[in-house]
Amino acid sequence: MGSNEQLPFDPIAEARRQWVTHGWEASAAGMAAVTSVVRAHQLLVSRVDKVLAPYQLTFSRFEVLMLLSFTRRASMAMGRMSTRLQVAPGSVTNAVARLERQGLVTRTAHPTDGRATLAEITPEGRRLAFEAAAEVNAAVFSSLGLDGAELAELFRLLGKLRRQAGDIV
Amino acid sequence: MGSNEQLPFDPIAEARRQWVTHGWEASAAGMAAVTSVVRAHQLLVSRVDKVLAPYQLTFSRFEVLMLLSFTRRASMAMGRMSTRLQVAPGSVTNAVARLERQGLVTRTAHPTDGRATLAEITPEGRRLAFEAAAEVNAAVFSSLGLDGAELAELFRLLGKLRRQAGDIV
DNA sequence: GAAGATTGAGAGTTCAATCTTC
DNA sequence: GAAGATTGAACTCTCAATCTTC
Repeated sequence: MGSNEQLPFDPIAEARRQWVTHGWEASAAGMAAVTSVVRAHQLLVSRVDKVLAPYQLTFSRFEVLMLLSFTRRASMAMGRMSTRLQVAPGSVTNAVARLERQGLVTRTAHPTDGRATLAEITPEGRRLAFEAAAEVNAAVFSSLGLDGAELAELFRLLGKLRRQAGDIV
Repeated sequence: MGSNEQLPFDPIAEARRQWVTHGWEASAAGMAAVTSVVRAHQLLVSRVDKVLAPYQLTFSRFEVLMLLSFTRRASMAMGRMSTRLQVAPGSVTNAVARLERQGLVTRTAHPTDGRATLAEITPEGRRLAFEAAAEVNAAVFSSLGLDGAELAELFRLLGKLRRQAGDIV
């Protein structure tokens, strides 16, 4: 997760100062916000991955598994997973291929559309998914150090950001 | 940047609903916040990378270049860059190697410590850095769709998150 | 011709191992 | 022995190209 050394100051606050110094005060707050998102992402994914490592899972594959475990028929077309997880089709292919090798998912042909492939979670995959989810919930999601109001506000602000980027309708 | 299809609903809000349905309401808000950070990261990095593509730069290399352009002597030891940018030493080596091939940075031996390597920005690197920064500021940092108060709050919340994760003192 | 999925190329990341120098 | 840097292995991601099926 990057260098472990502890700096006596926040590198992002320092970068913002530099931005202002160079006459870019109009974008300094935006730069600091974006850089904070990048860094928070790095920290959070790292924490989740550490929790999932004993299960031989990564955040990406965990997301695939959870998505499948939530579907009524325990299966979903690859393309739909790509849309729902908002990642490139190749990423889903890769994740599902690995999960299949681990015996947590199987791939079957779509019953009516010969072009499509269905990914289906196995009983073992379902078992592992819920076990891992409980751990991730306890170790990360429910212990972020922000209270309910703060989490809601963070979700709202990032939602607005995503909306502005055309991500959500 | 992942699948381009527009869903009629927010996949993250949907995931949160599923979390609650499965009895995990205590971690639902945290899960939604973390997933939002992941998605926002993906969108923002993609936007910045698009702006930087004409300059043959990526966000990672851009950050290296900006850091060097801010230093008094226009140079910095590899290890220090790793700490400041908060990425693994190998990432810095990789980025600097590419920047060197592009003629934007040069590597020289540390004057007093034989183990260390100094990266120094070239005049061309400096020129490009500022030109690219102006574009990124205009196209991304100053047009995130959040007002000043919202950006400040986002920065504060992510700062608290980073602090809780032991990232900042 | 378009849609769904896969594959390969190119970038970036981290961690562990290695080499050199302190 | 520890610190600084590099290298290689293993992952993930995206995009473009390709193949099959609609």
